[in-house]
Amino acid sequence: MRTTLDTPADFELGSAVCSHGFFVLSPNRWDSAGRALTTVITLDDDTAVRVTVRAVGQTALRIASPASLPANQRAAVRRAVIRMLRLDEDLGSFHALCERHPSHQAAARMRFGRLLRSATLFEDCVKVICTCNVAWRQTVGMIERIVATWGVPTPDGLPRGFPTPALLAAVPSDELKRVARVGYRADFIHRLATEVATGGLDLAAFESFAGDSDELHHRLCRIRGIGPYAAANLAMLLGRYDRLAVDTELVRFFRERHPRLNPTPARIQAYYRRWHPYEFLAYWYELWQGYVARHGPADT
DNA sequence: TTCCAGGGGTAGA
DNA sequence: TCTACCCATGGA
Repeated sequence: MRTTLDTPADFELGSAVCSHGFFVLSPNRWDSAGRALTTVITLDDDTAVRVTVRAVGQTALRIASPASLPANQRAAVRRAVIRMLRLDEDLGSFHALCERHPSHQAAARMRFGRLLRSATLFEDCVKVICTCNVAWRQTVGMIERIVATWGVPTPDGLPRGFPTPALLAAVPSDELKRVARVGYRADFIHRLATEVATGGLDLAAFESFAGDSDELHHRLCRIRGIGPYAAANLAMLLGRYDRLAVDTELVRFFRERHPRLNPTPARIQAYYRRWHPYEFLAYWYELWQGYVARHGPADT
């Protein structure tokens, strides 16, 4: 299967994929030499499709899959890629704001901010839960084991797509803990999967939620295992950037930059208020800039 | 052994 | 609303 997608004028594949850590989480893989994102799109409990996404010129992407797909599955794959790469999101206002700040003008020039997300909000939720109170390396391992053990196989076997809510709901919490070694997060993941699979939790409602960000944050925090940090991360993944995900990394970063300010969550949030409603993106660019200065571009 | 990492839930004040 | 404590895991 081969299909193409038009991209916004401000889109660059490597920048979109590698500006957020999710690109190293299974089933995603970034080929820096070939400038290609390989991933597996789960279509249902029994069907997953391995796809490779490459840029074609400046204004399009080509999605290639070894499998031949019927029209409905091809459309589902296209929707998933659009969601992952935020092809339907307009960041023009953020870039215009960056133009007015010397510290962030480079962010505007490189069209920074299209941060990679998952094919589904469910997958995003599980991944965010697995970033809580754990080293990033362990997060990578947890997600790898979840996908490898309960993921949906592609026609050629491996790799697998992220398991559906129903598939994860069928896994007892203690098995999740023992096999995926997710620790106490097992109960959160099992409960989330069960509530989504049985219809008790409607994640689609979050995708289309049009209310204010405080209400979105409040609703996200009602999900077990989702607190202020995880909710801010999920809001960012849903395209709301006005709340910072305050974690040890942000506190360390803020303390380095502003050694005389006591970095409480409220003070950090207040500091970035000048970027409203793009506080998260403004901070994330600063963090990303520091990373690139130390390690070189993340997409190589 | 102890601490801590891209925190969250709960009880008690 | 705030604080203290507990929660698995694994590396330092």
